Amino acid sequence: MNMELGSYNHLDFEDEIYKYWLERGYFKSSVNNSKKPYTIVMPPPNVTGVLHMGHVLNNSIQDVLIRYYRMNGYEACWIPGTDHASIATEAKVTKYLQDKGIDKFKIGREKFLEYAWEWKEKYGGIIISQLKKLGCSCDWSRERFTMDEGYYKAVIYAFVELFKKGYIYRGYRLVNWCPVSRSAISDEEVYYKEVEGKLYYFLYPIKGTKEFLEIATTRPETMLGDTAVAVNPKDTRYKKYIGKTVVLPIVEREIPIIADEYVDMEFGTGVVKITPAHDPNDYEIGLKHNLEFINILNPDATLNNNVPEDFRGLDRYEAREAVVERMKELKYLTKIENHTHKVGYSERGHVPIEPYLSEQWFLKMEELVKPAIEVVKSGKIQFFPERWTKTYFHWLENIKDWCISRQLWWGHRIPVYYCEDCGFYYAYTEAPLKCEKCGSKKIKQDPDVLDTWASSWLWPFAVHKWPEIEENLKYYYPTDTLVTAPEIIFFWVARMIIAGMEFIGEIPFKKVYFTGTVRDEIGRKMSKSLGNSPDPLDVIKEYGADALRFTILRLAPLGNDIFYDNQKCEIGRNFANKVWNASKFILQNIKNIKLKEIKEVKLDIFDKWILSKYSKSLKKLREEIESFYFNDAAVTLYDFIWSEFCDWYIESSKIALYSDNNQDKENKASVLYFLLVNILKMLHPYMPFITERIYRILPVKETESIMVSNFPTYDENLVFENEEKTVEFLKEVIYIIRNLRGENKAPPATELNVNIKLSNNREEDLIKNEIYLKKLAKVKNFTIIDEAYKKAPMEVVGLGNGFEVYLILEGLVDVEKEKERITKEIERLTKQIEGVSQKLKNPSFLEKAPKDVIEREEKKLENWQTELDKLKQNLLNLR
RNA sequence: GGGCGCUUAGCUCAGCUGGUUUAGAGCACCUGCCUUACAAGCAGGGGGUCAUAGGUUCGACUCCUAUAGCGCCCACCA
Repeated sequence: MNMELGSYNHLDFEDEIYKYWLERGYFKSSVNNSKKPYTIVMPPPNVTGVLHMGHVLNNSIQDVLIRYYRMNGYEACWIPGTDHASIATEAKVTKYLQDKGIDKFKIGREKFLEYAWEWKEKYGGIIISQLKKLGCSCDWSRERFTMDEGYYKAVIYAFVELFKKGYIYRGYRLVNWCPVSRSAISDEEVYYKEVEGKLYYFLYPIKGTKEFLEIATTRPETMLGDTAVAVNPKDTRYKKYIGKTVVLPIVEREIPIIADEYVDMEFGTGVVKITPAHDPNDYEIGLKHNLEFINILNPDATLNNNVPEDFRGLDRYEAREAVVERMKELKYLTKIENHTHKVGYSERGHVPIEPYLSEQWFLKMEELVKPAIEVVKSGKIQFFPERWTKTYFHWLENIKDWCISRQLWWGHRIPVYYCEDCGFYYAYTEAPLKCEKCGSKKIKQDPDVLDTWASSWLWPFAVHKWPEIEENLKYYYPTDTLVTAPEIIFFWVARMIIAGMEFIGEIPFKKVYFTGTVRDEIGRKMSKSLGNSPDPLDVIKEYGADALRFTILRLAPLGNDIFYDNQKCEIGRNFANKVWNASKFILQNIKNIKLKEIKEVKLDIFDKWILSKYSKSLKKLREEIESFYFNDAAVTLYDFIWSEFCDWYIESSKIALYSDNNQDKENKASVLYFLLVNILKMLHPYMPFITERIYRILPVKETESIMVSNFPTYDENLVFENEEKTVEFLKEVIYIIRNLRGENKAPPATELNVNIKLSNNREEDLIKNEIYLKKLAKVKNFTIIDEAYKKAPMEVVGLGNGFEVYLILEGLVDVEKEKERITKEIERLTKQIEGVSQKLKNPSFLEKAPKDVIEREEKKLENWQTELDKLKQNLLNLR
């Protein structure tokens, strides 16, 4: 490693530094009872996943926390892994095979799984290697996969336990069916899209009369499965028909006219066709009125043999047209209206789902949910932002049983075994050799697999050797903070809490941080399908991982969405560059100088000022990180390092560094070095690479790597209130001189003379520290005067808090410009004075406002009044 | 249909429990500087009736109500 710093280029060292950390094993954690653990389990990304901006945000936050607590003496452990993502992966592998001309259903389960594992080994887990580029300090030796051997055992064990308790049951139910994956999906996997559809009006002839009932439907093809027609019992128009029957056109089936409150008299014609097997509402009505359930669909959403021959085998949309066409021929079609409505789509297949009757496994939720509600209500688990608890409670309090079976192959196969002879079935962790009821050896396992979330809900403890209760589980569980997206509050967060309470009897995490959504510059969610998400790896290449991390955290207020575009990474990159150059400056200037402990240094006023600022920033930073205000923490770092340390302290330090006084040099270098070391540490959780790179070439340090150094702690002895105020005063004087100089376009290199009139007893401060004034404001000489000069136009005036500055410009004054400037100032002041005096004239203000507020206002008025007089005077002097 | 959130400079956002903030920052813009850490920089500057209308209060960007626009989440309307 080069011991000199050249110019900043992240490509020179980021990869190398990461390798160094890995070699040294700094990410590894082990049970250490002399330390408190700090644990995070990474929300496992899908094996099929590719890193996107959401992961960057999420994992940057986790890494900040882990690095911060590691440096604070905790046994920090970040457990990574990937999710097998049953349905998503199966879809991907199916597509992959299709492209090779292989039909999944032809090759069968065994062969398919072989291909799937092959595919997983080859393409899965890319995302994990990408996280390394971001600098994530995960304990990679603990990496898990939700279908690895041990995890598989945990999932099966959990299922069997729940089965034994009677929480798992089989039911012939209406489920959301995805015709592409040919599987049931959960309610949470359905998303709704507004669709321009049509509302078709059909006539159904009433049996034994010449009359008709007119119904309206958006899905005409389902009429082939109708088993009733319903009206509202209160509807006077139709009362007389209740109990009669209609003859279902095309099918020629005789079906009853029933009455049910559910029917909205206002909508359509007030008559509803009832298809219990293909609509959730109709299903309920079907149960209530004991109707026939006729399933008309095959798993791929073509029509089955329960419909008239002409329609068999048609796709559902072909069937729709065919039905409409036939109804038209029969003169039963009265009209077609445009109708926008919401249609449920499969999150996996991206086609409309079909409500479909099928045999599925369900998990009873009613009992399981109770402790999960309790631990959040009592505050044992805290949500950040807190408002998400509302969503959480709403879902849990209205929970429905969870359909946990999927008609897929990639996943954990349901461990229920059936006897083909006597029909007995039960769940076992190991396949039984014979039926425990009849002894038959003809046993077969249930073909379905479990919903992915029925495995990932065990994540916080299944990453250890659970169900074995061993050392690691005892030490690391519960974890500290879960960092995740609010979109999966039901899918995952709630269910992990349920599982933790059920299986371990203890919460899985103490705090949940919900990140915002990363959006593009026009507010759209970044997604692969929209193609609006930049590839983080490209961004890292261009700007550096440090820059990306810092930028995204800078932009992410607690739980709010962030609008990202690559250009914003300049914030982080420029800041990194600044840190780099400041470090370079310090390292160059401490060479051959004997460094002292900060306690041994004779501190001057700027030293005390910066140490004070440093201490306060440090305190603030710690509070912000610990309470998850990551963007505020980024601002704290940025402002302290750039605006105070670099802009003022380093600049002021040059006076001593470039002087001939060795004592001064030693002192200054020692303070600079002290601050450099601590600044690098403070910054390390946000910008791990650059801080490590610089740390490694530091001449004096406590540890080899910054990763395992101690995070600085707040030290009261480094706070100097008085000196802080004095320097703020000096800064103001300097600032005003610079301002006057700039406004009057005085050449920057020219040293000017200044007269200063004080009304704040700071004469001594000014004289004692004149060197700073002279160097930082390029002042040749200054004179403290008792009375304002009246030598304009050679002078311009600037007003500060308790002082006036007269810059002597000797012919450089642009009189007209200066007049303009002062006039503007006068206007501004006049307005302010008006405001305050109005306030002070208000009797109720004087009566009711607290004394200190009134005093403050009076003081304000007084000051402004004097300033105004000065300005008016000066304006007169200008001619 | 319910619930939640947002609306502050051209853009992206700070401003948490009402009066020390003359409403701040970064980017963009204007002026002057290649000053031996940094032009990915330095020193200055301009720019906002804090979405709208009411209300509470001595006092509101900050609290309350209504309205508008935007965005999420939940809900079975054929």
